[in-house]
Amino acid sequence: MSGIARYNGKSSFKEWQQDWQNEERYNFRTIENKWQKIWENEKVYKVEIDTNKPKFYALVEFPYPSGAGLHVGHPRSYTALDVIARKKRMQGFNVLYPMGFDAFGLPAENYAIKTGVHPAISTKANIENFTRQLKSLGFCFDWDRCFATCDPEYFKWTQWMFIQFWKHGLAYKDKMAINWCPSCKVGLANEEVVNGCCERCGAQVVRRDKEQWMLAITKYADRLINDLDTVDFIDRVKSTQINWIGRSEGAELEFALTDNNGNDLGKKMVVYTTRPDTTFGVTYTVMAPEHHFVKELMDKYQNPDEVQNYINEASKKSELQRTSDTTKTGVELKGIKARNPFNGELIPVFISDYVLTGYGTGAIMAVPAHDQRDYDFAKVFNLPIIQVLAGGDISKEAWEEDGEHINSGFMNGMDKKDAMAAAIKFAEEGGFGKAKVNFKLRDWVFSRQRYWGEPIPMVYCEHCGWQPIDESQLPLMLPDVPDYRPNDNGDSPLANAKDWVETTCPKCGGKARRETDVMPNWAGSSWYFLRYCDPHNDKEFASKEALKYWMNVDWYNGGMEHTTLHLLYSRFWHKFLYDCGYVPMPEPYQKRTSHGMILAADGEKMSKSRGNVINPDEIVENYGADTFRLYEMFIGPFDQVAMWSDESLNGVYRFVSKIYALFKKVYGNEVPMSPEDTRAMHKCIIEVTERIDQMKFNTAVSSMMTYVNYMSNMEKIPAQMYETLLKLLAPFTPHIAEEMWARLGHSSFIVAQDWPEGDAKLAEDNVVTLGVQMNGKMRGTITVSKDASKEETEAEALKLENVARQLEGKTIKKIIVVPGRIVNIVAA
RNA sequence: GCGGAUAUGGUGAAAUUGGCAGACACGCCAGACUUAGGAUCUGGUGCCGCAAGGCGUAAGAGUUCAAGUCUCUUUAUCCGCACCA
Repeated sequence: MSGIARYNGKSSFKEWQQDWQNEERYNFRTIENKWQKIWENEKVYKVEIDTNKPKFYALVEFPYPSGAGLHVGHPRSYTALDVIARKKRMQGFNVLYPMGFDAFGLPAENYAIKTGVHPAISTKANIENFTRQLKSLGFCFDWDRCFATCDPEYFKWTQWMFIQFWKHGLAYKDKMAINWCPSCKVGLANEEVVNGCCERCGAQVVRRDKEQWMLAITKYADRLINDLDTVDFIDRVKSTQINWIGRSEGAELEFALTDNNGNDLGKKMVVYTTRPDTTFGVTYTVMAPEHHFVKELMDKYQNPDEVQNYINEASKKSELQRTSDTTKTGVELKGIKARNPFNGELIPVFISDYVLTGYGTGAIMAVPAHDQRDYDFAKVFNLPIIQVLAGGDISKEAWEEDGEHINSGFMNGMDKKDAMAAAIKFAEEGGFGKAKVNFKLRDWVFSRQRYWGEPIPMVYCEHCGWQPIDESQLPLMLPDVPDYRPNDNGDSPLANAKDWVETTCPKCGGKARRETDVMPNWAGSSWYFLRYCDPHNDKEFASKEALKYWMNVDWYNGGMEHTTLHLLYSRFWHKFLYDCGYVPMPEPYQKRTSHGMILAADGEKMSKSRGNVINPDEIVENYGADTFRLYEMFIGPFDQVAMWSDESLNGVYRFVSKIYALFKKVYGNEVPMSPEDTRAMHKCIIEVTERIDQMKFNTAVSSMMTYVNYMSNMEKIPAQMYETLLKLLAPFTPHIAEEMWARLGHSSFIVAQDWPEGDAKLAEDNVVTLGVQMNGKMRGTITVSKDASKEETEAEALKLENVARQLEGKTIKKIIVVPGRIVNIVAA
């Protein structure tokens, strides 16, 4: 290690020592700049595979490099895992803690539309700014592994993986309604639709059918639920994912469609129900207005105009309008009927927008007696209501609880469980139904009518249909376009790049057109954690060896807002790669935790428009990175929202200054440590160690404050006590810890030191103070030896003046002594 | 409506899981000191009360020698999802 840098340019420790001995105040700027340079030059945090050490992979969600720069929220997560990573390192683990950039996305493109600056250029500048900011905070990232998802060397593999999805039949094209802004003439991502309006111009968003690439995440729905049992995710995340996937068990039943006289029309309407046992209570059926039968049977209706009108109205409504208005509307398809397969009765068929096209089969059997929505609809249209489950009062509302089956033929008298089984058996034997599991989760819409994303590596050939480009042609680069706006047809800006679009079919060599939509920005983040394992590999996305050594991610911290997006997508993506044999484990993340947001001092979200944004650069400039990091750990419980407070920040600054000031009182180990000193030290070691593991960072910091307060009251501090403090602080405030470590004369890095071992025995006091209660009320305290007998303790308690006074005129019934905890005298 | 959280001093919060409520910090009060700084140091600080004492963990009930912690009921706030058949 170069002594010169370490000694602030002086050639020896002695000379340097003279400098700081005259120094009055804690100069964080000098200290932090110095160590950041040394760490970078000496690549202190670079990691390589080392099979002699246990590995630990800590991961935080990489940021989107926005023009606004780092937000104070980012460092909350980054510092937390930096603390964990640094501690693990000191505990002997080979720690991978990487950072990169999720760099494809809309803001850069919107900026390009406004200014004409190519997204690649603005993105590069933003990444440089983010990198500078992240480095100024002293995280122990291995910067040699840094990449951005828009790097061709990276997105080459994102495209390659898409082709694998296609080859396995998991990527397919389907016609889907997209959000379309008629004013901007652009397809919007769901994230860009705010309250049914375009985020940029405020115009009402409408639905427009467009062919979309889809990824078949629903094929993995069951595994995405079941495998949650094999990982250590916080409960909130697990239950949110389970809810989102929305598994339900039920049955599909066929209702034959007939004319008014019961003559079969040759079409069987399939409905999905979770309660096949209530089929005797079905009094009508409903199809979504978009159901393909509705159009196909148009010539059979007596009221085709009314039907067509309703379809038109429904299509005009946005998703939001359709779901926010729960009053029931609909139109009967007059002229056709449906036959209840259980009792053969003919019942009316309606269309209504309360039936959703995307869930189940897009058609339902209505049981108004036992489903409030069906009940409401039946009331509007004056339809019969037949009760099949005993209970409730169906003249007032639907009975949605369970009850004995009535009016249900062979199911009469059965409970829900038996009737469900009987109904499904009946349907299966009759050949008109089967048990069926359904999910709320839909397949993943994977195309965006956008420019700044990974081009989808597919071409369309008249003869061969959709074909992937040859893998040797990857990466498929984005073409330059004159204008980043989409064209009038709702095509991506790529459609304007004629030379790029027109190509040849990789299969037959004939004329073909490239896909002009790009991937969503969730694509690149679906596998970035794999790339960190082997980021410069140009033969594979990562070598088997690297994946085998580093995966899984041992601890992944990120925002709750990604639970049903990135976190779910990447689990699916990873499982697919696992099925193909490309990654060694079925789940990517062993442990998932989540941090709370940081709000502005006014309790509001920080935003430019409110003018309450705290800029990390200013905090680092005025207080230093160590204070900033420590403050974010001290601000409150890690998993809860916290409010920014300049006063508290100042308090933490005082604490860091105190650590600096204590140094003057540090003597060698010739100063003896009293048992009390030893106790204070070991108590702190134990508490800090435990609390970091539990992410109780705020109380870990409290422990260190208590320990520092203890040392503040000492005349002379033995070196060991102070060194221990520095080691415990090193994960939180690495710069000052490293500096003071060096000033103590050490020539090694503090991160290379062993994490201190706490000794529970030495941390224990040999006398304990017990509370003494009378009838449960505190009356005083006694101090007894750690292993005082019950009798001694009782006697000591009864000696208390306060107790004697309270005891007057009363007799003792019993005395409860809980050793080390409390004495309670029960008297009356 | 469904699901998940949260509720403790003037403020942010602790509480080893049923055992001295308020650790640690901010703020405030009093004092000391100074090269007047973003100072620093010392002491105090849940509420009522001169005191003895009483009252205190959103509200109400319960279990217990003992409840912030367990059980039931209610209220408020926040975050998801939301006509999912």
